Amino acid sequence: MKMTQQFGRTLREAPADADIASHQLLIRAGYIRRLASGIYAWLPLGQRVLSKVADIVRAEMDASGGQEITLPIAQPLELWARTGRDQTYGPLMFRMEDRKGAGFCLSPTAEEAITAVVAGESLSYRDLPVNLYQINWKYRDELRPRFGLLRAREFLMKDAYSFHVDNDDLSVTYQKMFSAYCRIFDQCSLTYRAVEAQAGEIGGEVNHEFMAAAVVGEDDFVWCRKCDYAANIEAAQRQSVPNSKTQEKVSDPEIVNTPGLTSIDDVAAHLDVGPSDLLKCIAFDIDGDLGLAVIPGDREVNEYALIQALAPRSVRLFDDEDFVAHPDVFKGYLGPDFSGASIVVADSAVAEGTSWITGANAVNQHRLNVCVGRDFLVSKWIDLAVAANGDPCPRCGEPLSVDRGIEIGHVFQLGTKYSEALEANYVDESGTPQPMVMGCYGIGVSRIVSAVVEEHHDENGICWPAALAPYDVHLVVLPGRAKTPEQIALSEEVERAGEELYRVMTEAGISVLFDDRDVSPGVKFADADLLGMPVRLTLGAKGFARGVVERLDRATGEERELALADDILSVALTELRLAILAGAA
RNA sequence: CGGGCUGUGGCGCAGCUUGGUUAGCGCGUCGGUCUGGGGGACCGAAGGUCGCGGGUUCGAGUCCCGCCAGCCCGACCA
Repeated sequence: MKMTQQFGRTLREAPADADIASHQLLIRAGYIRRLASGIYAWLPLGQRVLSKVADIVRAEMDASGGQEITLPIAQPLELWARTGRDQTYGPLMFRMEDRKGAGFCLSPTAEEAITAVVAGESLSYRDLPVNLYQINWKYRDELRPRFGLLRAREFLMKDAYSFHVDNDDLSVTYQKMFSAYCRIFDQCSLTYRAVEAQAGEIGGEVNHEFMAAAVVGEDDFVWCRKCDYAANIEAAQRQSVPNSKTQEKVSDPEIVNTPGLTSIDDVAAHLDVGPSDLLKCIAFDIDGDLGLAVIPGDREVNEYALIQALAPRSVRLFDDEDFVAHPDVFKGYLGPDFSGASIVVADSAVAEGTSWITGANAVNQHRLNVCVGRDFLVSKWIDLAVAANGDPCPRCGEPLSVDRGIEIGHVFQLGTKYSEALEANYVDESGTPQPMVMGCYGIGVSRIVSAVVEEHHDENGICWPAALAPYDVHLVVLPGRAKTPEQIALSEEVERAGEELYRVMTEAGISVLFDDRDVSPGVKFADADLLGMPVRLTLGAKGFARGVVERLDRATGEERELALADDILSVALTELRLAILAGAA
């Protein structure tokens, strides 16, 4: 493609609302343009990248038993009402009405649609398993769209759904999808981890998120650099942390006045101790009863661990209304011995023989030297605290690190939730209808484009991995401007040689972005850096006179010269191709 | 949902406090001259419902009210 013909220009400055590198660079380089909050147009360069990601995904899905389909984006709300998700999705769904007033939504995901389609085919055990996928636009009216393509309201997603006779069969496909995902993200040159995710209300099922490590990510996950254990922060485990405060004898409890000090930090500062010397007591509503979650003051409660530990009871953090309804529960002065608590769940670090500072269950008072067994009882011990940087890895004991990540994929064993609601049954060997067992597998295709730029850029622009770059080579021709007849002749010769090189490379199957614009060298180089093709070839008057073209590796900055044959046409195409793409001297 | 900030040619901004003729600047765009290996210089030009609506005033980009849009922070860890 010649740049004189290409639509989309570069910007020297990014729009004020672009605040992360990938967002700024994709707009500055002319890959995308914003049309509305969280909604973007894909210009020619961006479209090529998006297509490349989609092609990689498609190839791996096809190779793993997937069959591509396309489901409607406009979906009847009636379908969503059958699973109740028209309610649970709530305002996250874009909704609309047809001329008769019937409700529709723009698909935020497609479990209902695919399950309805499969249900209509009257399948038997002989037809299963089936694995269907689509690469299609999804719509979520996010509370706060931000970070450009990372949290957009319109995004391209690959969603696959598999249907099985039982869980064992589902596991086979799940494993296939899992390894296909690894190959896809490897090809995208992303640094990622498959993390054990929170099981959620479905419970017990396997469930993995794929996280691309990135400081701008919106999710935390733990990652052991030693043994590679990785988990979503909510599902993360850790080895029990030994508590250094174990004492042989603990003094008697003692009341201290802490007027107006309702936070851990305030109390700790007032008493000149560390937050870890305090005990944090958090009130929960557990099936209508009051429950306390008890952890060291420097920790945070892992609500999901609590939910799992108390399942199937429902667990809900106390809100303002709850505190109004329980006037004897003093927010900020709760202690683990509160008489109104029917269940006390404590973190294992709150071990016997340790003493703590806690709320005294009285306004403006705390108590010193409170210890388990003597002063309060614990009804359930679990690992209740959210894992933190430096906690020992549950597998190898080495310190865990907490990293931020971008969720780029999620594989999930759904079970029969949707097949039962939408009566997606198969008939078994005995002719009896059974609900199909389902799995679903998502990849954020447009989000990957952004995640890749986050990982592969420098201060000058994007550095595309070869597999995703819109073009293999950025050809910069610098004919110069000259006065003397000799100089003019050389200049014209360089221009001709550039055209020739462009043609020859294209014929050799190399995709080339050819900067044939009449602009200064500085502009061409700056744009080449910004646009980020993996290889830049520079054909200038000086190099041409010496019979060379310069090759620059965008990512490494490595430069070398490639010899031009007297007649460019005579260069063996395969050799040229290798030399240009691989950088052979 | 709460708080804060912003809205002025395609992009980035100034002007608003203290109302006053023709609304400026940089980048970009178009024409020209020069320049030609890291966003070069100069000359000229086009391009604006100052977010929308109402109000105050002789007069509103500027003050007041309402609305819309966008951005940032927070949204129960006691």
